[in-house]
Amino acid sequence: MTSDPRAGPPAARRTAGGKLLAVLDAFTRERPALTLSDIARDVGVPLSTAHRLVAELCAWGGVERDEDGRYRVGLRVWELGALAPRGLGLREAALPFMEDLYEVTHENVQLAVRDGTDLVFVERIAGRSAVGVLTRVGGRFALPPTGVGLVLLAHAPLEVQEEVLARPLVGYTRHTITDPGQLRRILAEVRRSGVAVSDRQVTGDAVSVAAPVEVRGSVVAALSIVVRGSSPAAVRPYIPGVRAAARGIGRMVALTP
Amino acid sequence: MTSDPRAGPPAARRTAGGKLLAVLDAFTRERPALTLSDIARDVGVPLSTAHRLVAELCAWGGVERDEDGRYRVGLRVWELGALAPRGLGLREAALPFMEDLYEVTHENVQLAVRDGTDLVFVERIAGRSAVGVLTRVGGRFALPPTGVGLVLLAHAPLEVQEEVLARPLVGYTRHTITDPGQLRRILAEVRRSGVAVSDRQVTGDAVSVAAPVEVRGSVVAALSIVVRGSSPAAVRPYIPGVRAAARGIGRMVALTP
DNA sequence: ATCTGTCTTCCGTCAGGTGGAAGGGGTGTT
DNA sequence: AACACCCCTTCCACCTGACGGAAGACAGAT
Repeated sequence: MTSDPRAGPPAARRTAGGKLLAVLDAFTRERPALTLSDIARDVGVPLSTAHRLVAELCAWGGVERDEDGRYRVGLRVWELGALAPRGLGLREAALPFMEDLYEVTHENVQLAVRDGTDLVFVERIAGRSAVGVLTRVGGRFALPPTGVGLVLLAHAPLEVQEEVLARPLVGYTRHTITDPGQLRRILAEVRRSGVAVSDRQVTGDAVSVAAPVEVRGSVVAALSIVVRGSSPAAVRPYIPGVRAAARGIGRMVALTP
Repeated sequence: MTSDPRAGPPAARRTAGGKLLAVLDAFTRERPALTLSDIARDVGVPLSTAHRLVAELCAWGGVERDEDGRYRVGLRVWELGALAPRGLGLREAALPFMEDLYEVTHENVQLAVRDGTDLVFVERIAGRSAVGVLTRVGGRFALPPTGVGLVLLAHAPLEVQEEVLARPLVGYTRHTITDPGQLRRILAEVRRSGVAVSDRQVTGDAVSVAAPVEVRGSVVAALSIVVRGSSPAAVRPYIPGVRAAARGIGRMVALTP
């Protein structure tokens, strides 16, 4: 969906442990179930090596075999993931605030964190009546075109900002900002105002507004609401609510280290 | 909290990959943030080896360093865990049904799967007014004393049942069943009736009723509702709702492979 | 200033990772 | 029936890359 810092020639890592991790990397949202041969090809190792690696992961619980003999990510990984402070930990602190926001608006409410030059969605509450969004929990996306992404990018280390600005900006709709200079000005405005608005930059019928979740002065996540609309005015009524909820989440996270 | 098949002497695994996985195992619900020295001690390797292992995991995203220099489970693990069919996949299918059940009852609604001789909680909806439960999403627990556990155990392979029955049954309250013969009779009754009731077996003031989530004839999870009470009658009104929701989840899971 | 804990880097040795080859089982084709 | 194909599993001799002791940097406490 977007750039991946781990991308590169298969089996670029020649260490034993690296290959084990590369096996896990072979599983994606698009291909969540793989045969041993699939894995061997993806990782770039002979079948016998792949077999040994997978057997080791299987014994540990990192992968499981389904009834068809294909491998899938195992429960052990999910269980460990529940310990990730930026994953389930953040989600547990945020969910009550997100539910409050959803109760009031019945629109999409999203929480995301930054990982490198991508964002990762940590939680999403989507009503049936709300406008369709193409994101899923655990999914990655580019930073610049989304509300949450603009907030996360605006408060990212300078090197990250420069890296994103140096690369060509992908256009999703005719409203997507693809000029680095304009993006620079918007990021400055996001820092000044404390909120980011993304007007139809991902899909032609959705506008979002996002606010930073701050813990002890640093931005750890971003909260947004996505509504159907065709101008920044569509989200104006929601700005105070999103800001307040984002502040609440930050305060809650600070309490649970 | 309960037995762990992976338990054993530290660094029982002498392979390179095994140690890498052992590093991840060092993180638990009780100790989610570790120093390098902690990890080296837990895994049973010299500091220099631990340093190399952790550096590899860190580069991959499996662990992250917080501002104090301690290590925590990284976002990448959580992201991968989102691909686990028995983790987030199951949770996404189940959440709407769980929310419906919660709307109607405003009691604790829990979803769990079996892993070996333990159960793992996949999702929980807990209202502020509901009776307190000591479980968390991603947490493990013993099978016999809980409603979900009884369902999962009743439909587990015979070898698993025998293994659990052969071990001494831990008593949490004076209502906890600790006699293997009685547990055997209860499991037969659970299979016959399609529901399991746990009467104050974990805490002295809570009763739960659970039903199996079946996909193509095999039980993949269990759904339960936990209410304050002092006899099986406390949950009787909820039995039809729990059964219906569990069936709905099974049907939904079958649609999304 | 010293001590005690932390982490980081280096490099010679040798354990254990590697992958080719051989074999087994299932399913679809001639 | 025999064949072709794809999938997986096991074995073992070579040799690569994992190992860990040692030395040192760094920070905070006494």
